[in-house]
Amino acid sequence: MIRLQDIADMAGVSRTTVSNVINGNTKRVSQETIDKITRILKEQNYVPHMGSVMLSGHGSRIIGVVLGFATAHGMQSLQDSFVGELIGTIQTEAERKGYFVMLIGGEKIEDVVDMASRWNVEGLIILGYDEERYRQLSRKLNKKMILIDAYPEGEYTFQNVGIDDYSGGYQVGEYLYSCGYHRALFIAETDKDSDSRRWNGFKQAMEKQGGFCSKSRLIVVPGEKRQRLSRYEELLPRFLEVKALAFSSDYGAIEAMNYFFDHGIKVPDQISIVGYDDSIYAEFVRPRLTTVHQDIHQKGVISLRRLHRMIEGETLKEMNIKSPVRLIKRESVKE
Amino acid sequence: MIRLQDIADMAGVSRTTVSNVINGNTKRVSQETIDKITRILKEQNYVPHMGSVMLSGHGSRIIGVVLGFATAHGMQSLQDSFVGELIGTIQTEAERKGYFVMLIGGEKIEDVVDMASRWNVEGLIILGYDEERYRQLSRKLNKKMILIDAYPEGEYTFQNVGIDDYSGGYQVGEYLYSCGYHRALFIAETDKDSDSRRWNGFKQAMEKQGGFCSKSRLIVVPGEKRQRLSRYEELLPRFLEVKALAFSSDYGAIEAMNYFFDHGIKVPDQISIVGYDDSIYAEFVRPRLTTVHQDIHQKGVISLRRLHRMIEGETLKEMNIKSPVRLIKRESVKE
DNA sequence: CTGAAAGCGCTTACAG
DNA sequence: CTGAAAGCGCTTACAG
Repeated sequence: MIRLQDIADMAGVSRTTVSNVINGNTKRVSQETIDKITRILKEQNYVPHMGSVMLSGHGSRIIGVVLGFATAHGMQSLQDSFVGELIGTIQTEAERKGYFVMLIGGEKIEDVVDMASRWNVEGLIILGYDEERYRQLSRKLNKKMILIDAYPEGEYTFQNVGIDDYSGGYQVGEYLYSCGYHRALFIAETDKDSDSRRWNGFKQAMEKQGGFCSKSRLIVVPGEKRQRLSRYEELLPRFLEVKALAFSSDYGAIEAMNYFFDHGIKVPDQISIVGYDDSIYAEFVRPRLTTVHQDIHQKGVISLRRLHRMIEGETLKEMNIKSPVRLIKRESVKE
Repeated sequence: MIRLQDIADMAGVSRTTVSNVINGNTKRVSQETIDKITRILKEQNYVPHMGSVMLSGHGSRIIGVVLGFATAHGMQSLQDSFVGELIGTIQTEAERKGYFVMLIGGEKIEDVVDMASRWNVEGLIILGYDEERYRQLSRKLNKKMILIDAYPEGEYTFQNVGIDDYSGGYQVGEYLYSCGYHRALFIAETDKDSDSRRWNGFKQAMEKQGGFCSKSRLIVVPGEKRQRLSRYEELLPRFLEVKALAFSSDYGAIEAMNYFFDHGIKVPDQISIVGYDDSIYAEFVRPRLTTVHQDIHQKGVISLRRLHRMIEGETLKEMNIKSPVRLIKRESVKE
């Protein structure tokens, strides 16, 4: 491997001078020298050894991307098509800004602390952490951090890049109401985090136009598939009566569509369905799923840009950036 | 940050000794000293600065994961749910073996060379490269490399971890034949790489049992969706006659299923369909798609294990590892 | 069994 | 405008 010294020798100058032109401390170097060194640098395809660079006071320019998903089902959540896209975007943007991205398994807090200190990481982008895990981490590690899609109990006390759940829910509610489904139900697996915000948007939209939207229209279904399906069985009469269901995820919506299909119930003729996420398979089902689209690419770009600003020393005012969201009308709602 | 010197001071020994116990050169250190140092190391939560480690002769223990997909559609291919899972597995396995994974954008060969030298990467796992790009890269960069799912023109001249395309195609052919579809067609977008191997397996299986399987039963359809669909229109009579179609991807299979659905043709009653990949949405469509499953997790584990062995200096005999594959029978084939 | 010292490849404050 | 030298935090061959 070719070293700074080698370049210096070829140019007939000292390491100092070469280093100066590389780092742009070029005020006190003659143009002639600059040109000569620049040419040699290029010819020789010189790249600095990052070990030395790190050691001599410069930052590592490494950004750690923490993969903090529950590994209960063996990294299950990484299969979400959105993870691949997000990571790809982050990598591209990082490279563009001169950063390097290192992947960190986030299951054990200690491992994250270990890797981040070992490599003197400049910042962290964290996927799949909740507020509690963030707290634990930030107690042990003093780094710039951006979370993706995290939800605090109260105010945002950390930098987050998420999506506008409320608005998505609102758009769904508004749309269903305008189609005449004044008593549509909202179905989710929890009443927290994204689910509660989406439900709130939905509720507000309904109330804006039609008066009270009772809490009983939020249906929290079991997380376990078998139980969930048997819940659907109980609820079927009510479903058929209200004629429209808004789900808090595409997964749930498609599962339900299939459930109805398997029971001979026609979507959207007998029941209209809306999803949330616009996952890659939303267009693959029949009828095509009406759902809320989020711009994952933009999310990646934003999180990187903001982390960059934090690393540069800026203090960001806004704590939570909501990337916008829009309803995609397809075929699963009868208008 | 706490340094080796600090630990040495606390223990009342020299840096050398501390370094020795950290690196397990412990033959000539008293048990007492070892214990004391170990305790302090743990108490202080010491982690070495990787810059120094790299600089003082040790490897970086970084593995570069090259994201080499065509970015034509803006990193499109990263959305494949398989990429997320693969990367997750690689990261987990790497961590388990004491490696760090750095993401590298693979679009420009020069960038890969740059990053890999800068960080003195110990090995590369490369996604989305073909033989040509691999050649270009290996001409400029002398590192251990493993490709994922690459196909050479002739013999394998590089380390590859792929899937057993032939066997998957064979299983499909065998199954369709056994169901009585002796004249089933094979549909792909190319006649190269994975497509040609899958087709060959399919063909062999048909011939094993039923005599000649003419090349005309491989249908190469256009890559552009509109054209592809209009091709299906032309081919419809033939489809209805042979009654079974094996696709080289789930994407293609599902698209075709939807096409048939939209034209009132019943799957599997009028046409049976088989996919390839067992993507996440294969179970989400109705009828559920019969397809060939591959074990992505295992692929990740294998590629890391093999790269590790290469880094350790071993010369691997086998050039191409085919991870096994099995047909999943669901509902899209009428038996 | 333990430690002083050289060396890895860079940057930077300082002297000239 | 340019360079000698110190220093970053480690490892390792070697001396004791």
